[in-house]
Amino acid sequence: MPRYDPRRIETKWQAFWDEHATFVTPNQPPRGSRGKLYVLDMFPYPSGSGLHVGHPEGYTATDIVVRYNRMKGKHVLHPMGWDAFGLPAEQHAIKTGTHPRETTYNNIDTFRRQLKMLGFSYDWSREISTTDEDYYRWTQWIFLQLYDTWFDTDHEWTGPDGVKRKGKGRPISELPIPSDVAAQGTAAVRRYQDSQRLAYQSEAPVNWCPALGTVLANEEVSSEGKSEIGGHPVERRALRQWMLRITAYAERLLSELDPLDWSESIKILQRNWIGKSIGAEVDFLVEESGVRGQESGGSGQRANFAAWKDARANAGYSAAPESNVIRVYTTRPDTLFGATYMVLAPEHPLVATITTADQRAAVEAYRQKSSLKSDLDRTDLAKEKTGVFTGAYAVNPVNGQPLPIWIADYVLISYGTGAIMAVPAHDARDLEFATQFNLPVIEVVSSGNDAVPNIGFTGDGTAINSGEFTGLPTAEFKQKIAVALASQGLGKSAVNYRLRDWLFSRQRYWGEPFPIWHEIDADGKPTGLVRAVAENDLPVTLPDMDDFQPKGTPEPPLAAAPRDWLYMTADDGTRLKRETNSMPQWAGSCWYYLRFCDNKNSQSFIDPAVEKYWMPVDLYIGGAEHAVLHLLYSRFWHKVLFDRGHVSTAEPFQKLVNQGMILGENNEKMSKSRGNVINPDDVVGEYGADALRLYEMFMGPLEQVKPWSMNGVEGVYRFLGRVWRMIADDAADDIVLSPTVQDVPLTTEQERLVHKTIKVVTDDIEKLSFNTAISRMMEFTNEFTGANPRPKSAMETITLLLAPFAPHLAEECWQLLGHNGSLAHHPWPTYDAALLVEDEIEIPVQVNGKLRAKIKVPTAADAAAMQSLAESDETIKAQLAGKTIVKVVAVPGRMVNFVVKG
RNA sequence: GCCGAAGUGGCGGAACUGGCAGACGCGCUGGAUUCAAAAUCCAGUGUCCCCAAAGGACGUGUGGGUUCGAGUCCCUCCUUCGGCACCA
Repeated sequence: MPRYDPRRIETKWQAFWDEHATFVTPNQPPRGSRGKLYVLDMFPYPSGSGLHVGHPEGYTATDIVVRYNRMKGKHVLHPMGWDAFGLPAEQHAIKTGTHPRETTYNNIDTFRRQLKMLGFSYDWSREISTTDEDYYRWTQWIFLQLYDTWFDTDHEWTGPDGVKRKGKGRPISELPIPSDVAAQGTAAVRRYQDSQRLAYQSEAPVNWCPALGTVLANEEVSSEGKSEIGGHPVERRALRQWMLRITAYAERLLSELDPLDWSESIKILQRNWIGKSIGAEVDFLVEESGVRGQESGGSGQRANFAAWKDARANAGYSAAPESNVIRVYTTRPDTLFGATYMVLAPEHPLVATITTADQRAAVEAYRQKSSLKSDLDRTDLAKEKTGVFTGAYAVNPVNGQPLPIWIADYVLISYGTGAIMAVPAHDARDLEFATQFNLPVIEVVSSGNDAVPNIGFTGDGTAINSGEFTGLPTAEFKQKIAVALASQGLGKSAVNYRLRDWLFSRQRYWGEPFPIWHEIDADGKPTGLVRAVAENDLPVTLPDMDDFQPKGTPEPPLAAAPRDWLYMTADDGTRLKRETNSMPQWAGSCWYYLRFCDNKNSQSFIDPAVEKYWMPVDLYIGGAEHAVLHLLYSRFWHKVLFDRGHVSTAEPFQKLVNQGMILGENNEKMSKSRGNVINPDDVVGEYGADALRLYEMFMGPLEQVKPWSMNGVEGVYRFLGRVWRMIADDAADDIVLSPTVQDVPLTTEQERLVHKTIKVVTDDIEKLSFNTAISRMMEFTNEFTGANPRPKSAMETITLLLAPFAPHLAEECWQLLGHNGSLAHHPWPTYDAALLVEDEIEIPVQVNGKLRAKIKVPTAADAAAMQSLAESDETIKAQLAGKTIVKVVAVPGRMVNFVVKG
């Protein structure tokens, strides 16, 4: 007795698809193609624990879209691969001695087997792994493009897409060299170029994690100052690092986000991360030390200040302030008259020169203490503000008032100019600090509301105590003061971003080596000059190594590579040593969507014609955890490639959807420690891949977070069984068509249901509303289960509609219904809108907005006809008896409402 | 603190541009089939009033508002989840 047997059906059809290369997609569109469609999943990191149920959620969604569009005649690209560099394999190597390569490729085999088991219609001939030499060769090549590019901020241009832009990445050979630099010779020119490249080296304080033996990006450090991986302590340390100048692209990454078909909340997440703010820079002259504090000192200082202002008025505002000037950034230049003190970040270079002898010890102690803390540590201890007076004073440029200069770690060196003017009356942090240290507070903005005190008011209001500007609304004040400051050479309008440059190097083995040589002198010491590895020497392959133990120093594992890998002598006789850092895991995932288009190309990373045909990605689905970093990084790389003419679109991903996380049955995040992990292998073993796919789509809206339910899986499994029994003969010994399925015409009712189901399922797939599409197919099945005979044409329709969701069962039913081969390319059913219209519909009748009856009316009935039909209904008659009808609202095709009184 | 998303039966969820709240599934109850069970099929299932039916009242986090009519629009507050977090 052939019950619904997913195991038999699924292995049979997976073998069929493999054997017939059903889903292999050539780069040339087939004859009659209705256009291309590139549907992409976020490729997984092949972890040792295998696929979890979160993966198939997004993968099933894209597979439905792909299978549906394939039937609609679209030329679909649907690839899969592996983001396979990364720390876990290396950690595993440290523990067990197994080479990361071996671990990684074993894990990939597991993932591939699991994905094939789920019946996704990937074109497996396009499979890639970021760890393949043939792949990371091009990752290195793209890095060299970044290295070869500088950002020309003011360059105005029109791209191949017809969009006008300001700011462009251009070849380093086109960088103008200032004459004074050129005069100093080749080495100086090279250093100048290096300082402008999108990939540059920097001695930067980084997050060094001794336990992992590596530095981490800010994003890889948790708010408690622990590593995201492993939860180990992280400390600060200055190291030479490779950085990518993503900040150059901040404005483009922001403005070019707007036209994309992404959810507004994801766009907002990216915008917040970029964090654009508009304000002004203002310069403050530092008083000469020792003078202030003496009763007689005032006039001399005023003379200094007056002279400086004169000089500025003549010379104008310059890119770099004099050595006795503090430059601040503020979003509220309108509160300049309310500044009562200034704060420098402890690391600010001016601290050393302005601090008075009296205060030196205290200032040094404070700097020492804060140097040990990371940005994150500082915010952690945010309960009370701390800081130290430097003993020095600055002069407020608008009114000549002296302002004590403090250092405090609530001011960050990494944002703005690393210095602020403090306006305690209108800034919460400054107010807290002023209260703590008893500094004066001057109100300069009126809230305009007696209930809201001016002190502590941080909104827009009206200026008070602000000289000639008094009475101006905040917005107008901001404009006027910016103009006034600029004309006096004391400041200018300015924009800041909270986005920081991307720390791009890691001290790991299992990552892409940098294609970079360091020049070294006779003693083996680096000269500070570097060279790119020649393009035809790529890839720089990972040397074979077997010792992965961290050495407890920031020296990367590759520093212990064989000498013939590490050293070389150039044609010009220069001794060269390889860069021994490696790239972060993000690198490979920044451009994988391009390689899928042309994964076998050995001449270039992608053929331009192929790129033009497939790009951009039409639909990209993946987890919300990548809403910021991965998506921002790959947009950045893509824009550089675009500026350099290697790709034809400015943005890689036209439409983006984030699937919601699947929680455990107890409504908590799935984790081993909570013991609520669902293993896809188990679910498939018991209910089949079709049931798993269907359940994950039926749980709820794709983008929503939702808990797992085994009972729910059971439910859709039962549904699939009903579909099977509707078409196959459950009682027969062989697998044969049910005798109830006959070649008979549809009744009018059945015909309407068939066409309605085609319409709603089609519309729902287009909207990615898979849960409702499934419920419509359930309704259909509930109706036809009771039919005898069951028209064969209706069975064919439901089979085709179900195919994107439960492809194995659908293929089997299709065969039972007498068709040869796969239905994967069979045309999607169409419906006739005229057949959806019913002659008579049931509408609600309300009295005073309350439902009192339901009546049947002809579909075409107008308002008057509906009203008279409603009035003749017995219940409504009774409701209306003895009352006055004030008004009747009758909406054709919808409802009737009597408004009565009495 | 700021930004974003969301609160609907016992549970997951549905409801187009304001127009029958609870589609579909789970769970539960009853029945058929069976020696019995599993599986399957049929029926019922928001809460309350009423012996029951007929009928009625209430009902989409809270409180208010707009409207003939509000889950849907506006304002207030509460809760949960996600992101950022001294960014001047």
